[in-house]
Amino acid sequence: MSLNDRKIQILQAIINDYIETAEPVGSRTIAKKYNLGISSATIRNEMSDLEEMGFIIQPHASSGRIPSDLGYRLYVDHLMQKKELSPEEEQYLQNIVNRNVGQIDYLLEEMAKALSVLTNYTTIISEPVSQTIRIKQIRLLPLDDASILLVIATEDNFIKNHVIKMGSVPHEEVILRLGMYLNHVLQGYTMADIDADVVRRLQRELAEYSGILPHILKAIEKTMRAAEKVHLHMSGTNNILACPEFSDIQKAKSLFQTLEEKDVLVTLLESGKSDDMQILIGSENQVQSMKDCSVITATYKMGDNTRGTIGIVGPTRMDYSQVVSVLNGMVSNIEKVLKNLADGNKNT
Amino acid sequence: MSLNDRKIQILQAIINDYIETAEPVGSRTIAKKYNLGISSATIRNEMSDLEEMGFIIQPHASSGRIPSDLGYRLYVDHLMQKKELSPEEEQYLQNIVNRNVGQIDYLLEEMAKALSVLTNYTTIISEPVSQTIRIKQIRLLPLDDASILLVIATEDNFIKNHVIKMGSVPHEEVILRLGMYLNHVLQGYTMADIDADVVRRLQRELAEYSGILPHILKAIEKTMRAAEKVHLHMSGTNNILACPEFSDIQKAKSLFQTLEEKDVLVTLLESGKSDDMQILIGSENQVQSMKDCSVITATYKMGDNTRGTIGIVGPTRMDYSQVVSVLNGMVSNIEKVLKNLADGNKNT
DNA sequence: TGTTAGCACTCACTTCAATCGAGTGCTAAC
DNA sequence: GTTAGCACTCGATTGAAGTGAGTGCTAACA
Repeated sequence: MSLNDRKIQILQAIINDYIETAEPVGSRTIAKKYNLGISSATIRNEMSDLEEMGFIIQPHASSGRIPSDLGYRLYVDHLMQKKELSPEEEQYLQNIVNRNVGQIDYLLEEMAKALSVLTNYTTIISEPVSQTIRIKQIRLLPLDDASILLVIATEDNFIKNHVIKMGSVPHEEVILRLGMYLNHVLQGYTMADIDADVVRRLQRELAEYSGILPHILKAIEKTMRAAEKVHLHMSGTNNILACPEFSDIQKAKSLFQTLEEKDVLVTLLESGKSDDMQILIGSENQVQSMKDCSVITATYKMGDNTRGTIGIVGPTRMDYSQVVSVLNGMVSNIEKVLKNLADGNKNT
Repeated sequence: MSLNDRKIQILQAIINDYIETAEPVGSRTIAKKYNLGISSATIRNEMSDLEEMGFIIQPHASSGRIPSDLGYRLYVDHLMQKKELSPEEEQYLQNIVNRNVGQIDYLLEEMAKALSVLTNYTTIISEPVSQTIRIKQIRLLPLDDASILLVIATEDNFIKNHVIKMGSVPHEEVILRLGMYLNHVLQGYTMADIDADVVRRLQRELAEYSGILPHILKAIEKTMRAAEKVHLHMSGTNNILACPEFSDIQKAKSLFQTLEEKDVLVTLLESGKSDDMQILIGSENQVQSMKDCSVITATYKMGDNTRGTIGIVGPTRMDYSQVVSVLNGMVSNIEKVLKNLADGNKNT
């Protein structure tokens, strides 16, 4: 039994129809709606074959067929035709992006909103994180008589601060000088580079500052670690409730529960980070409560080693080609803006 | 017809039972479960009165009664007895708070999670915002050959930065000197204080820097404006789906939609900002999709004029006394920690 | 006069059977 | 290999009957 052209046409018809109507598709529907030039009886025969091959499923005897995860996989890999964004959609995306230049967190927030509006699914965006966070500049500033401000600029132009509280603060001159020295030594370092050797060297060479140095080193570590944490922006969760597949409240609840677990989401997004775009269909996804969901992730880059991920979560019956095209549009838009941002203007 | 003791006892019984079971409460149930020493017939007569007075409602003839918003209001204002937190709950809150000291955004994130776990409702927390954001210190730092870093510390110890991108960057000396001057002039100012007069004065006195001054002033404004934006943390939205009152998916969806509108949430939280604690019951709340919800807000302070709000959103049939006690516990815990934070260590 | 027992009545909810109809699989004819 | 025809399946809908929690009213009681 081979997957001939006609079978493929029928499979495609089933998928298209099911994506549109969310109802099992019968042979007569296909015969009427899609002029394949064959009768419903013939289509029935082919459908029987397609079911045997695992591409479609009959939810119960005497019902129409719905695509299986395998069917969607075939569709996504070979059958799906690329959609172009409509000029309105393109315009909409650009407006969002341009209106929010400058503040990367608001930009991503708005992007997530836009994507959920355009796709009618749930959007999750992770803020860009550098694979290796490298110190570009370190400064110490006296803040008041009990605290010093540590400012670290990373090579991809993120700025992080930390207020270091201490009993008594040395003279301004001293703080600035110490800052300059640390800057001199640690420039270009990642957290991993600041190992015991480096610390010992600093302790030796900066013996005169032994009162405050430990505080400062600890603050540097804290700050660098915090920079590694991933921030997420999510939008359009309510769209889930519009999907008939989640009209069962228990199902919806457990999905919502999952969507509140940051770790799970981060893992999910990370899994797609190697490729430009990745599509996880139904049970290809390991998370139990998302077995009826597909997740499409796209990676956006910002400089050489800083990247974030956009994920669209919808039912397996999602409009894949629409989502893919919207995602493509968004990624190219955002990368354009981030290119500018990468040269300055980032705030975190 | 007066609201005598017996009527109040019956009303209280109805409310307690309804909060527990979510089912309309009948006279026989009350007679059996709460030994008021009167028969169901008498209770029926009293209930009829209570209904006439507007405290309870009969969803349909021949069903039990449920409390009206007015009934809940009476309960909340006069009948509700304060619950004490159990030692476990108290411990749980303290653990959360202590485990996350130092990073205010993570702290609030975890707090929101904890509150939604303890209450089984949805929690929204706004990050503390100063009523009047006052500049404590301004610094300019050369970052690289095309950008300067602006650092503003506000009087309540929040740190904000902004990378100012410009064609060519003056010499380090110049930047530092300019920074010192701005710091000298603008210390203690709010955004409102930096009016046209001040700007003109700066432009006159810093004429030699006319090439970069406008960039910097614009950056200061942007940064101060961004500091005013409210950040929200939300958790436990999935709890909504466990409430029988939202088993109607349409209702649930429209509530979820509302919960994604930041403006609405901010307004909601702001409305409670004047009081320590505020309870909005059902339609006392203006938002249409929240007419079946009650919102309890509590304000937490951090220093004299910096405050944030915690809001718990649940069905009008929420366990008010439980929520109030958990909120009280949380506020006192968080204020303790923020007191320390306010003296340093905040990162934004 | 307030309380209570008793009873008729209401109405949402459940159950069950009948019916409907979309869809299938199989067979026989083309 | 394709198709028309037909019996069959089974979820969904409809409607009638029954159930039960709950009410309001009345008359009797303390």
